[in-house]
Amino acid sequence: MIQNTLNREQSRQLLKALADPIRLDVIHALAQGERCVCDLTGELNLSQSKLSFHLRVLREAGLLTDRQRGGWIYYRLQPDALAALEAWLAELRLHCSQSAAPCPS
Amino acid sequence: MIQNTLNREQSRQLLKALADPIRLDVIHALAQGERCVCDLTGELNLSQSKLSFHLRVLREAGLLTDRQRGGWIYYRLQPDALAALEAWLAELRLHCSQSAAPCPS
DNA sequence: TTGATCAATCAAATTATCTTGATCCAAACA
DNA sequence: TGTTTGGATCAAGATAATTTGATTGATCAA
Repeated sequence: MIQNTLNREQSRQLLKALADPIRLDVIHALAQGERCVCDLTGELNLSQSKLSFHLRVLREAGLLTDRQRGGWIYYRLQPDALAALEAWLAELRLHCSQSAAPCPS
Repeated sequence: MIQNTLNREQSRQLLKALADPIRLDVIHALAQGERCVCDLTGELNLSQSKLSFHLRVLREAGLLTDRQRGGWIYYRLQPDALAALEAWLAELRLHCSQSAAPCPS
């Protein structure tokens, strides 16, 4: 997620990845800092494959990055992706308050 | 959407409502200003009940407000909801860059 | 090597969401 | 009134996403 103005498809992917209760739990856990997968399973009370599935969704959306250190894998939030989404939202509200012309037009 | 710090459930509902291609089309259309439902149908090339379904999802999430004017109904974006989501995202990235302690801990 | 552990992946079953077409309701106007 | 029109709603079917349990690959220690 390099550029700071997202296109429709990019924002949709970020939003869809975020729009799930389990993935929000993951996001909130990682908002406190990087975490090992081995810790997250217990912390969030998730089965291994379930956690792995959701981590993948978040990673493929560009919201997380991972690093391997020996046998363990650590995930962290990608602040750029969050910032890009913020910028996208900010743009939306710039002109939204203009009233419509009365119908039929 | 009055307060500016969303809880987990509120943010999830906003995100889920946004995470759909048709609803993003609606959002983008309304980002230019208020619009009548009668115009949106043609503008977005949607069936009446399909548009109505998605408008309802967005409205119930707090992202849109509607007003009735005679027989026509106008929708507009609720900038507060967008701002609240921005603030929620901004909080997430405050401390996310802290590295994890090596495992096993 | 061998065995044990962490994590990713896969296919099948489940669950959630969306679409469609019909129906209903309220406002506008003859 | 009766009729027309804009828009919401409903039930059924279609589509998409998630969960589960089993399997696999990789790393580490003995």
